[in-house]
Amino acid sequence: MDDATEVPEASRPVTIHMVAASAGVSASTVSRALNFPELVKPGTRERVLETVERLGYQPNRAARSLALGRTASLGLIVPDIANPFFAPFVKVVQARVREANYALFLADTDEDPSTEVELALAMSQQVDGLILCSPRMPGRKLRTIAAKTPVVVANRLSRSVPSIALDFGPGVQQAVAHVHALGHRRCAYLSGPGGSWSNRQRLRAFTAHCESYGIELVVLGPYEPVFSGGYRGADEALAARVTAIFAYNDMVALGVMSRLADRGVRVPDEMSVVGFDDIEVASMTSPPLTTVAIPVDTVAKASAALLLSLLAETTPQRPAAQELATRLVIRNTTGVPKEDRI
Amino acid sequence: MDDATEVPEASRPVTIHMVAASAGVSASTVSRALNFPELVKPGTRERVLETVERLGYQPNRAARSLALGRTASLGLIVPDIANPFFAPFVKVVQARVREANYALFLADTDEDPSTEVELALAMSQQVDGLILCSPRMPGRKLRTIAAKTPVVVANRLSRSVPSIALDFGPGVQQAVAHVHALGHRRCAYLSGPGGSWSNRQRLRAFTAHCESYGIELVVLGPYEPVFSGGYRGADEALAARVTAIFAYNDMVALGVMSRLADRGVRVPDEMSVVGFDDIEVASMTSPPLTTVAIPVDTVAKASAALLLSLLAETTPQRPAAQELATRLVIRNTTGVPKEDRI
DNA sequence: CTGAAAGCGCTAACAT
DNA sequence: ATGTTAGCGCTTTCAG
Repeated sequence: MDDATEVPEASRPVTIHMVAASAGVSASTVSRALNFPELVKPGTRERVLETVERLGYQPNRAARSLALGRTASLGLIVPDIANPFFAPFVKVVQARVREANYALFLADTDEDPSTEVELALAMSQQVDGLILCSPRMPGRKLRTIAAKTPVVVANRLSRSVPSIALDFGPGVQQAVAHVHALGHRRCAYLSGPGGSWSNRQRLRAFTAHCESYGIELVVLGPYEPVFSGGYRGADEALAARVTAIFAYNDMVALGVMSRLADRGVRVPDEMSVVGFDDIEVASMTSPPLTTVAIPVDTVAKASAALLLSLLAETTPQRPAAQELATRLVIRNTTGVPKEDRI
Repeated sequence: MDDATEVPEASRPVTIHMVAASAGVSASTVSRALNFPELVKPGTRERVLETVERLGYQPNRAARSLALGRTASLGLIVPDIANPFFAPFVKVVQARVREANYALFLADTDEDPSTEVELALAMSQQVDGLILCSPRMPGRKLRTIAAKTPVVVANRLSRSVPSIALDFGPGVQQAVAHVHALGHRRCAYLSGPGGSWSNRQRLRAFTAHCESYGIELVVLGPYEPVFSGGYRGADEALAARVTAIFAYNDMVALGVMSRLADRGVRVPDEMSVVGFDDIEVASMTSPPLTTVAIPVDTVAKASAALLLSLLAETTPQRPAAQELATRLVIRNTTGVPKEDRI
């Protein structure tokens, strides 16, 4: 427990006029000394800054926003902060945005598209720009919001709004090739949320690559993209007599593994499991999970950078397509299928 | 990909005066119709609101803040957003704050106390109140910040600043009793960050209860409170010839288990492991982790509620001590020690 | 190089 | 019940 020395009561915050008075100059000079130091004579500037320091002056953001017409804050809207896939995204965006001297508003939609729209609309008026992470709202709504404030969409491709999206192709191709090489010929894809762009893309990629490798793909679900979603998925995959499971994401894969363990099905001996995302815990389970890794940090950085460059009206610095490619991380949940189960 | 129908260009945002003009009233009437509907005649009110709707008027927050002297936003500062212990905290706080019609600024200190101070200071001027989650800054700094804006401290006890802290006693007592009942007599505590209030409290509780149960406690560390911190911890605990390990938190416990598995030490047969926090993944590992559960959601809700009541100047609604108690969740990483290892 | 004055959009006395 | 006015704290022409 910290000690409890008395501390001065909060007094009225010091304004630019107090500084001006105390430094014997006008408010404009203080403003200039702070924002355009080169415009004020070194002597005066020094005196002003010293006074600012002494009085502990901090410009009132609201007043500044009002005068400037910009808020110096950005907004980030994610489906679920506590989701281990989004948390690192939030962290990286926050860091980037902060570096550029913006504050960050955060909101969580609880995976609900209409909440998403509502929050985005509400935020659009109090920020200089918005990052929508994996938005589920219809394209029309997206455009409505983009019309009110600069918007960047992450993890979804949009023609009308600047977006940073992943290329699932490479990772999925590698996953399918890997599983094919091990000898699997009948696999299941455990679908995620029907409305989600990610799910559609992943499903499409798995379908295409399985076809070209001559793997029979059984599409199951949709399942909730969470741990418990994997329970049902595991049971249904077992019933479908596949030898390998591609899960919509790692959480589902973890649920699958847990359920398989409960049912006494050994991974990878009796069933191979491939996750998606490569969230932190994927490498911490036993056995560690084979999964299609997504460069979240890259996506997050790129999203922040894109929004920032939009605001600065500099040429958007888009990442090379290659950086946004997914790739397979082979760990221990994939193996050669047991003959007797084929 | 969403379709790309043309959308009207962003025009200058509509102000209260435009609404006033269009509705044939004064700006004050519009303001009143919006903020104190009962003060304006039903007919006028209706006309105004209809105009507001038609024009899509949204009050400028900066202007409102400036006039009102309040920002309608709160700030939350956490050590690490991506940490599975803090992420749910952020989520719950966000939800609560939002319910009360506040927006939430989020910042991440990257576990650094001086960044923490810096962020808190910067935020203090643009929010109506601040929640500091598990702050590491010295008490003196805490008071400096509390002098500038209402502050609530979570996961740490403070005499000078309103705080919501946990009672580690019950959970630790149960953990020690549990392990004692299984027959363990020599255990290790893997310490977390030296400066952290949580670590001090946990260590103190383990020391006290082990003493009273006649368990010899070997204190190791400190270790980084992350997965890899558990690697070293596992090795050192093994070297110390203990039969059970109390980890500072679940991440460390997971690291311990991973390392033990690598070294071929079976859990719980050859080593029992007890975590702390009960983060989501604790129940997803195999074997599932025995751990001291913390009611994070309760702490988060309570913190938000406390700050909100401070701002509303209502009587703070503090949670009953009992709600903030920790408790042991027994899963499968604790068992009877093998004689030959004692 | 510096000061005076106007204005950002809104609210809240104060009139009427 | 509604309009007028002043002012929140800052920036920014515009003068000098």
